[in-house]
Amino acid sequence: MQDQYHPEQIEQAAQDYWESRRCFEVTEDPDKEKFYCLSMFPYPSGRLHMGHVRNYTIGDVISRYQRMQGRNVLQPMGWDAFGLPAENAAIQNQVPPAKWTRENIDYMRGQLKRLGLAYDWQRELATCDPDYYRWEQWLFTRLFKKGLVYRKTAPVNWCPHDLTVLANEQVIDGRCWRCDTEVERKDIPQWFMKITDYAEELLAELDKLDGWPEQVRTMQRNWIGRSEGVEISFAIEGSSEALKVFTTRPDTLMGVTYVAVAAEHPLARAAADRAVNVARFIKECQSSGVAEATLETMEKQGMDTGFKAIHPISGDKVPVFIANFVLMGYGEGAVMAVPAHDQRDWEFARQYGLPVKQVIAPVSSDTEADLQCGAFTDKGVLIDSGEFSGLSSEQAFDAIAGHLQQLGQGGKRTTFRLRDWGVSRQRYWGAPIPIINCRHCGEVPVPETDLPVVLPEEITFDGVGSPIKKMPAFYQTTCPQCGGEAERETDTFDTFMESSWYFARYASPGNEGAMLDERAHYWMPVDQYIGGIEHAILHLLYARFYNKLLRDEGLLVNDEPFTNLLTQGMVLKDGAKMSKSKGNTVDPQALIEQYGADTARLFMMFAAPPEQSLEWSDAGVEGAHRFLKRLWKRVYTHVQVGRPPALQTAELTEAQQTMRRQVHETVAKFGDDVGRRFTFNTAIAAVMELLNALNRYEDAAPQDRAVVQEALEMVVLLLAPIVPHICHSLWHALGHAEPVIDCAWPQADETALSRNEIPIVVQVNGKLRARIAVAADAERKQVEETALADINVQRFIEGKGIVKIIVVPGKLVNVVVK
RNA sequence: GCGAAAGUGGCGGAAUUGGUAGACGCGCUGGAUUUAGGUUCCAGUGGGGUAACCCGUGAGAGUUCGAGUCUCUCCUUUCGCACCA
Repeated sequence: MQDQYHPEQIEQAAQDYWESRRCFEVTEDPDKEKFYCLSMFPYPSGRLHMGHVRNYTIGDVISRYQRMQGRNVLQPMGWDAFGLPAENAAIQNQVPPAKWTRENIDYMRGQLKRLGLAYDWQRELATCDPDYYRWEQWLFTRLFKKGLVYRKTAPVNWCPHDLTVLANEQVIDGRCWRCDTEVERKDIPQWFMKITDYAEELLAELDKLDGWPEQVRTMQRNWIGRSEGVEISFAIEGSSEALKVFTTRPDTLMGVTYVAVAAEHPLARAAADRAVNVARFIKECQSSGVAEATLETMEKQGMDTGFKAIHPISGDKVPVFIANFVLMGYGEGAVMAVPAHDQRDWEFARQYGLPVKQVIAPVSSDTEADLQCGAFTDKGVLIDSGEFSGLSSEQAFDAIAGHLQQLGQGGKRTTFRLRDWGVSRQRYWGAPIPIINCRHCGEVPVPETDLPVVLPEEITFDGVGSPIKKMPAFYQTTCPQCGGEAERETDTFDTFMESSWYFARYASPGNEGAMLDERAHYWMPVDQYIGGIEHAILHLLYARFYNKLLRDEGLLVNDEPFTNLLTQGMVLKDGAKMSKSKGNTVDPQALIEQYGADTARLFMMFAAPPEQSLEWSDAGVEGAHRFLKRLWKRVYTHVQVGRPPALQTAELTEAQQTMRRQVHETVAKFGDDVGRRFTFNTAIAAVMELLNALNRYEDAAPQDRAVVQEALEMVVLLLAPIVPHICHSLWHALGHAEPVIDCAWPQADETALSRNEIPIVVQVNGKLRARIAVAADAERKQVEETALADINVQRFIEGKGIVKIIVVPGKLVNVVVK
């Protein structure tokens, strides 16, 4: 046992110890500083993948580190259990989604336990559990009464062959993934949540989230997309309805040569009634999916409606086009086009032979706008713009907005790119939307006493449409208001609904009478959230929105859910993301069985910093395992000699002091790397260096052995969050009775860090020429003299004049010569 | 198309605030141990050159005493784009 490292034995023993003593179950303790560490919960797809192992190891290392800092650490785990893959599995394997999901959860829970993750399993939740989603339904009915949810028609991907709605993922190159039929856009009524009511706050509070990566904050800012512009009404010849457009460049208004509307715009429909070719074009525009990436990369196409719009200031008549790149969902579904000053308008104008009218000139007369090559999109000075000529773009913004307002044809307006959140899904495996449709009373929320609306789980699944849509026992009901015959909503919620508040529910486990209680006030907000960068926008924005909804319901007191965010990179193999479709996956189960959980954890933390992608390497795993074997061996060769005497720090030899200095430098660096920088890879590298030094270190004398004892204790304490099982065992081997998880995090001894001499590098004209040693308290002059006296430095400055000498204290001297 | 990142030896990566490029690990080469394979240990390992030195962080320019790091242009790759989670 002592000669050899047997991970399977020591890992089982450590896990039994933690579990039997309930080490990681926590309760609210007002006297202790809390730390809520959360990793994004997994979708129970069947087995853990390497991305999970990486994510959960990072979270566990942070949790265990914080525990050793003396904090009351909550680290929960649960299951994001609703979603499309369960339905696919149901079709393939003839197993109901509920059964498939729950079996996966049971299997994956076992895998997580085998990794030795310090979770409070008492708080485990699964979002498909009615006790969970009932509160989401409850909140939805509350928001309905507040006017924060509403129903409107919106487009979905529609397969005309299967007569079913498709997810974007199920549309491959514009075709249905199952029958290869070309997908169409179809408008159907759907429920929306008014996230736009919170757009200002969601945007403003990004500035306060200084614990988030700047990259994520920037992406959210751009996604919310606040822009200040002007709304303009164009009268339509022969129509009483004006055409409204929004622009951020009203200064270019006098350069408008046409306007464009979306295929779904009422004006487009009106044109279709008059001309068959327009109707045909609109149909073509709608024969694509709804994904924005698809729409934005399509070839720009348009067609003249025959309508004329009247310019609000000049009175000129300009053509109204239908364009496939104008989206009904944004703004008013119509844009004014200024080919001279917008690149897309310019290209469109070229294609359809529309005029290009320059109205903005560069500020500097040195440059000229070349409208043959492309649009001039910079701001500048207005020309050919009547009374506005000569104004700057900035002055013209206000002048034109004011003028339009006087005419009653527009005015300043702030818009957002962010759209309201469509939460309806035409799928089975999700939380039912708690609304009853009554012929007399309209949309009626399910009364609180009738919640939850339970999703029937004993169903047969044929894959064409949701089973509950064909189940009268589910949808036939009575109206809560008038008692008449009514039908339930058969759509279910977007699964982002469940993942938008689970973090708060972990802090109020088991409450059957309320969504959240005061325990959530103790734990929230999450101090550290960890998950994939792919969630940078959607999940993290919806969670922030939900947190504010819960706050405004009086259920939470914090404004933001996640104080600090760590976005982990992907796990790659052969340079590509590990995925079943690419066939380059490595099963963590096999890794753990062969090497143990500690090796898996160590490799994950050592191979790359957490925010970067991680390249899988079998050889790298071997290396991690070798290090643990060396560590095991080093501890046992030490303890087998017997207990060393107490360390006498005042009486150490120079060699002993040097060894001890490296120990404490490592303690300082490791603490900074793990606690502040999250660069676990460099922390581990420092400990590897220390262990290499310890292996070379002669430890014959008793005080040598005392130095080594201290060094090994430090190594075990430092590594305990990363490789907790081996450290649990080695800590006892080093003579300690208490478990290492209850130890305080080690601090570097300042006196051990002090040096008499400091190495300095000397450059001549920025090139390294010498290394010198100077006294730690040396004056600048003395450092310069020592540097100039160096023989190699002399060689390079000989016969040249010294221009200046730059001294970076404690680091470097640069002699500039000419 | 729009938005956000990344690019450093044979490979993963290090260089934290503009200050020693390549820490640490893998791989490779040589040696020791071993019947052998494996394990373990020791030494070496960016390129060129006998050496002194010179070159070197995707490409090109710029700022600076000094640039992997800052600025600009370009190239390549990855992620997200609202119904995958």
